[in-house]
Amino acid sequence: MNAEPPAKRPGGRSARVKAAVHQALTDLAGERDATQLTIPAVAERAGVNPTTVYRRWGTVQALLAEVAALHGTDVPPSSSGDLRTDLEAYAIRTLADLTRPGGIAFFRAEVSPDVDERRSGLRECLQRATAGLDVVLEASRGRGERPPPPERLLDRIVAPLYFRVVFSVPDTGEAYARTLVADLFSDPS
Amino acid sequence: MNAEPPAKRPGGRSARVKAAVHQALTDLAGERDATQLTIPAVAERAGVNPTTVYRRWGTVQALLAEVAALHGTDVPPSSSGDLRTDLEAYAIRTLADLTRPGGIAFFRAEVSPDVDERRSGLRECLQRATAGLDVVLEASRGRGERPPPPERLLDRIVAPLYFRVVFSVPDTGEAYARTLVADLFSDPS
DNA sequence: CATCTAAAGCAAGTTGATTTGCTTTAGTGA
DNA sequence: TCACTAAAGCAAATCAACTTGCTTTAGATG
Repeated sequence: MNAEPPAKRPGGRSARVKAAVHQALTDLAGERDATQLTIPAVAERAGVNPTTVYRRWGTVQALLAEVAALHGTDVPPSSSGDLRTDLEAYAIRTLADLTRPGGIAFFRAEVSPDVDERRSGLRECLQRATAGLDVVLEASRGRGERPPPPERLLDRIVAPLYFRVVFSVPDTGEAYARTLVADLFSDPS
Repeated sequence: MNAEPPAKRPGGRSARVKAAVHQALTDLAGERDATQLTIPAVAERAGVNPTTVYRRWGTVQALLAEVAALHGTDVPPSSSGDLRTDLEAYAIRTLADLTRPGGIAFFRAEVSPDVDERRSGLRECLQRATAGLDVVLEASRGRGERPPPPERLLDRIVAPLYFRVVFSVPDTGEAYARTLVADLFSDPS
């Protein structure tokens, strides 16, 4: 979460505004529901003029997209040398991401835009979600192993996590995340 | 899709209005994006005064919820006598439901409401999604079999379908739905 | 330090959804 | 057939997000 020093010149005014707005958005996404996540609200919380936000970002969606894109840029691969361990860590990290205060809001932001933008936005969102997975798989391949294809991992790990978080299914925690990986490894196909 | 005779007195005026509004909503959900799915728009399409819609339903969400709740009331179980066949049919039906013109809009409607309502709305939505599954499992049990628990089927069949539809993953068709069921059956755990 | 400029702030406007008070109409029941 | 009532229609007012033209300011450049 590098909200403080985000851009080129850390001290510039725009940089400060940007940071304040990002922070305000993140906060509000966690506390308010989606319909109240409006530009005036974000601007007020950030102590910034609404016009500024309108001119720089235009829509709440764009803002959410930008913040989402920034988020997770700092996660280090941290490969443990064991595929299963890496996958468990990945699953747990993904789950934590989704269940953090405003986590779902960012997901929603990608699902809601109009059809034109949805394609690209979703692709990007999926890309980000998969990025950590690719690192894990690449490391595995580097070890000379033949890990499962990414689509399989999406189906077996990522999809169930998203589904259960979105539908607030009880008992969706670390233990469950581990179970998903375990099931995968006990499965010969 | 029983849009024509929905309520107690089929000929009543309110019943007619209700049907028209439901139909209009379904149509618009299919053609327009979410941000343009507004009460005035629905009212105009239905040939009804916006005020009426405001007073009867209040919000687009409530309307979507009502229509979603009605939808699928008419699906007959149609058990084939074989679990795998039934599950394939269920998976394909679910996929069709999700990919039909406005399918995602209804899903979104459940995910977006404010936190208070979300719980109950989602529970209901999940219930509906699972209803068909329960029928299939019940039939299986009636045959003296021991089918997998429902959570497992959610993880292995429903979740991947939702995920891939939401993220517009290519090649998400009947063949894929069948693959999900096949994977499940080739898996001993 | 003087100047230049991109971005922020401000103050009206504009737009479109939502509300409200009242009238009209279509079904119901005596 | 004639009141009676719940819901629909209408018109005007409200409210909030968004836009726009202009001014101000902070940081960059010489």
